[in-house]
Amino acid sequence: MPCVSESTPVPDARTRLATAAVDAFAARGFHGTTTRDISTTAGMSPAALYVHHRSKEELLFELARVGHLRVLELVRTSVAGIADPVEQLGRLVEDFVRDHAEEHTGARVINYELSALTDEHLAAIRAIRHDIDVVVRGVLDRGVAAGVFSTPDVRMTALAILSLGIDVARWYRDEGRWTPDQVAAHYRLLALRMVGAA
Amino acid sequence: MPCVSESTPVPDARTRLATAAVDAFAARGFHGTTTRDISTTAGMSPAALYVHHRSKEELLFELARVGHLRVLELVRTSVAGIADPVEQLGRLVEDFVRDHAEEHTGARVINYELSALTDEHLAAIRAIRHDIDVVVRGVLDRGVAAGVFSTPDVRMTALAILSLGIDVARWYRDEGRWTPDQVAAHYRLLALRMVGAA
DNA sequence: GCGGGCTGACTAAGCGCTTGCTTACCATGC
DNA sequence: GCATGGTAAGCAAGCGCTTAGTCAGCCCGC
Repeated sequence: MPCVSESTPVPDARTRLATAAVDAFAARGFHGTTTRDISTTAGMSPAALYVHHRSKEELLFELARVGHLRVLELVRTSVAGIADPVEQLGRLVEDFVRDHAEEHTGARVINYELSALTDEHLAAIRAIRHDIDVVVRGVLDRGVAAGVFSTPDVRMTALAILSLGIDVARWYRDEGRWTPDQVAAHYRLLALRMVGAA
Repeated sequence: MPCVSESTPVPDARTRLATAAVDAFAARGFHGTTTRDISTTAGMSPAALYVHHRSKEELLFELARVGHLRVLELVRTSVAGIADPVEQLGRLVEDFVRDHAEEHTGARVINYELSALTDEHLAAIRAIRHDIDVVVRGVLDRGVAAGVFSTPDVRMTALAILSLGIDVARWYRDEGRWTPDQVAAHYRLLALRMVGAA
């Protein structure tokens, strides 16, 4: 069993590097962040970064990969075990938006720093993003087929709903006007209205 | 009288620098762009940039300032001379979204590179963004007062509508599935539905 | 005693920006 | 018509510094 201390234990080096990198990339961008920023924030020498990652770009890729897989899992879980498309879309938007507000730091990195990736790594990320898109389109398709949604273009509406959620990561601030739950609830209504289901 | 040639004349140095900077900042980000990238693309030596701008950051600020003022003017023009809030919101969203699709390169810079600005310059940009926000909130307020819009939170809905339009700049591609006009028309419907007016 | 985690010292390359100077242009005086 | 003086734009070179990444060796848990 790992250390069970009363105060928060110091995470292992890999985790500390990941946390420091996410914070730095979100605040200053990939190119605005130095490897020294990351390693010293993680409490290590500059060279230690290269014990765990082959390059700064690979570190970004790892963060983006894990982050995207987490979101894909999130949206799949949101709609699982629900039959009604209205409830499916409501839950999906609520969970997606709440997550982008709560995790806006990480979400900023995985949505706005992708252009720093190599072509191969970018392609891998795009594949996961496509899978996320497929989940949303599936919900809309079923809603249209069931006659509870109406929209002139399912693809664009799916894109707009995801887009609305992603942009939460850009503007949301912890010390702001609303809690993640409040934003999530409001956006649920907006999304359902967008498909004519509210 | 300036040169009136048949083929497109070479723009003056300032304009060429601005164009090169927008393209480079949009593609690689502020910190990922070197002053040599910009000046050589503009057909000049590295030093020439400093004839026209005090620093790379001031060049970004100038681009952001002009770009934001253009958008503010755009939204004010959209709603001017219209009485009906429904038509006002429809026009505003259409114009705002079409512009963010057509000018997605410039829009990317002025929405996603602001963190590279100094505190003073960022504050100046935020002031313009506030003015844009006020225009949208005004339309929603009048629609709610007239009983043609319904929403639990005017502020958040105004933010969401702007957010939807801004994010177009992130995902829109020239060689993509839709023209700017098609996106604009669809988003007009989405926005009107969001306020319960369609 | 040994292997992975880590460091201090290092390099080659690249960065923003400056310097010293040249060129193109234009108004003015005669 | 044309020399004169002034100005702004531009360039080649390069300064001072920072960058991502390397490497020989040390430390410590097993």
